[in-house]
Amino acid sequence: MARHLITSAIPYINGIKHLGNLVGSQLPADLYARYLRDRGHDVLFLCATDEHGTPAELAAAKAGQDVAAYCAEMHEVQAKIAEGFGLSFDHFGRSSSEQNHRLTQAFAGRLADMGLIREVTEDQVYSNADGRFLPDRYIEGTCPNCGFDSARGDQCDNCTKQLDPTDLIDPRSTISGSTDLEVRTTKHLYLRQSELKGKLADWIDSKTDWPVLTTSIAKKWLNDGDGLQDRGITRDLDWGIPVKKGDEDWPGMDGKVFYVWFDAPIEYIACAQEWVDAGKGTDWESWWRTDKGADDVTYTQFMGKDNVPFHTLSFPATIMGTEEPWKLVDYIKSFNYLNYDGGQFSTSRGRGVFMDQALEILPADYWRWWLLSHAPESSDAEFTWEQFQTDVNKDLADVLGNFVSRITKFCRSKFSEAVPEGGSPGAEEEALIANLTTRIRAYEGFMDKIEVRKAASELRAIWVIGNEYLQTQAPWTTFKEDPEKAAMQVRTGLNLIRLYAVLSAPFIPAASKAMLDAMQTDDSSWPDDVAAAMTALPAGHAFTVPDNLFRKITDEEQAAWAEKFAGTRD
RNA sequence: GGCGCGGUAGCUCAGCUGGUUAGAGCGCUCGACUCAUAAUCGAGAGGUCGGGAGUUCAAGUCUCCCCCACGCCA
Repeated sequence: MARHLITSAIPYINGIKHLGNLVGSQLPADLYARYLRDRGHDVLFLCATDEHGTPAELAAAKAGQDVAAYCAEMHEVQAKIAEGFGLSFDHFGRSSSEQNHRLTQAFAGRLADMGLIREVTEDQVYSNADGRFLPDRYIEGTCPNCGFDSARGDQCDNCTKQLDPTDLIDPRSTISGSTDLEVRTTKHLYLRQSELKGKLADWIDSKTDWPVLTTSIAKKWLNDGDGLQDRGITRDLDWGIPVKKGDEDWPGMDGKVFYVWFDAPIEYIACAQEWVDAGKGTDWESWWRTDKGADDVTYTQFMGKDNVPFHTLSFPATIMGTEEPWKLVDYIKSFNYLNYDGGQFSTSRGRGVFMDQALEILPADYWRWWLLSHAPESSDAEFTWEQFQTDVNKDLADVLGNFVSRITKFCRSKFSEAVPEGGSPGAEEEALIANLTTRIRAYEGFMDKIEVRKAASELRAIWVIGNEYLQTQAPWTTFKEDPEKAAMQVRTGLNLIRLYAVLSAPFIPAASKAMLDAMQTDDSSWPDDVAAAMTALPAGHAFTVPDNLFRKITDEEQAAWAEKFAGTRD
């Protein structure tokens, strides 16, 4: 038994995420967490909402709510949806938690003590009407280069010229439209990441087993242009973690807060404290401090490729910079994007399927199976309704669901709703077990390496073996001349259902539970010994014929959904 | 413009350090079966591996150039 710490990139608080976000971090993280637990390991699986920053403030204002109240409410919404998808977090925390406040301030103080924080005085645009400093992208004006009248403060979307907010002609706030803007001088803290460049580079170079997607992005940021740049870690905002040096005030930093990218990853650690404080566990330090037991922990992070720079460089720099014994990540599994029907998912245009809508249409297992079996591991992947329909119908309804249906119903009609007695396994059953063993060991290998698509295809192949067995052994024919032998064949088939329930649980937990319930067993032990697993349900063991595990998606539904989710969410 | 990931059967994708007739699933055609959600199982057709040049006894797999898509950065 090993100890595994698993975190998923924490979703931003403003609104509900789409399926592309889900398959890029939370879902594969859950798959891995469930698998490791099923294999008997000690797992701590953490996720949280990322709550600070300007977008949260604006979303709250738009909803007419106080930002703290808005975040509290959205956190509950996201937590509920996560539960709906069966995401088995040990704790779903909040980056705005008291624990994260203290820890973030402590990290900043320690980094300052280590000489890794410097103060920078810079000019920023302040909007009198909005009463706030404006991030570059919230300022619009006329492009000095091409005359485009909606150029943003960071770049002109028309001529693509890189801009500085002060370059804009007639600048205005995109929040209020106000032109009452002025340039003000303000002071901020920068994390001197560049000081740690060598250490980071050595560390990345030592990770030879990481996905190329992860290391190539890290190396690019490390070596591109002038190399790794220092980054501002504070902002002039109200909503966030007040800038403090540990528990002391930070001179000159009154009224400022830490920038989200600094406090968000620290929430991974704070979340473990929240987990303890919520009474769900004990001793969070044994997961995070290598001097307090975490040296035997294997830490795996999951994220979309857009998050890789923060997890490979900024957060490790934060940790390394303290020279304190915090646990560093051991493996970073990153994902490309899932596209929607020839384009991108778009939150603003409501293009594609969002997590809440998905659950309204179909149970979580349909989505889990399809998304995981098409996880964007080697390149961007594509969601289309046609593909979704044919894959789900074939894999889940026809191959797995129908297998369960045919064997349970045959048994009920020829014998009873109990595992039939008689006959003994022969060469065919030996071959079946050998075949299963090979496949199951391969499946475990892919799961251990977090090769999600390959694991899914191996699991599907395992399901096919059951149909293949029934088809070649044909108990419906055997029954006519040798009922005892047919009984043995049916017993084999029924045991396959339990085996499939166990193996499939990480992908489709609800269906897995339905299979175990139907077989009336709590025995979900992993089939280390396949031959033994095939006798888990003895002759005479009662079961029930379950409802069909999966229904099929009709052509009409497929067409209607494609239409409905093409764009513009209300 | 720079960088990154890709471009392999109609579709979605595997193909590790170069080595016999290039693979899987779906779709399609044919056959078998009839227990089952008109489900299942088997067989078959289908690809000059984006284009070109090169290295090599041998290249989808290495080198160079070009084209296309997507993404990131400037």
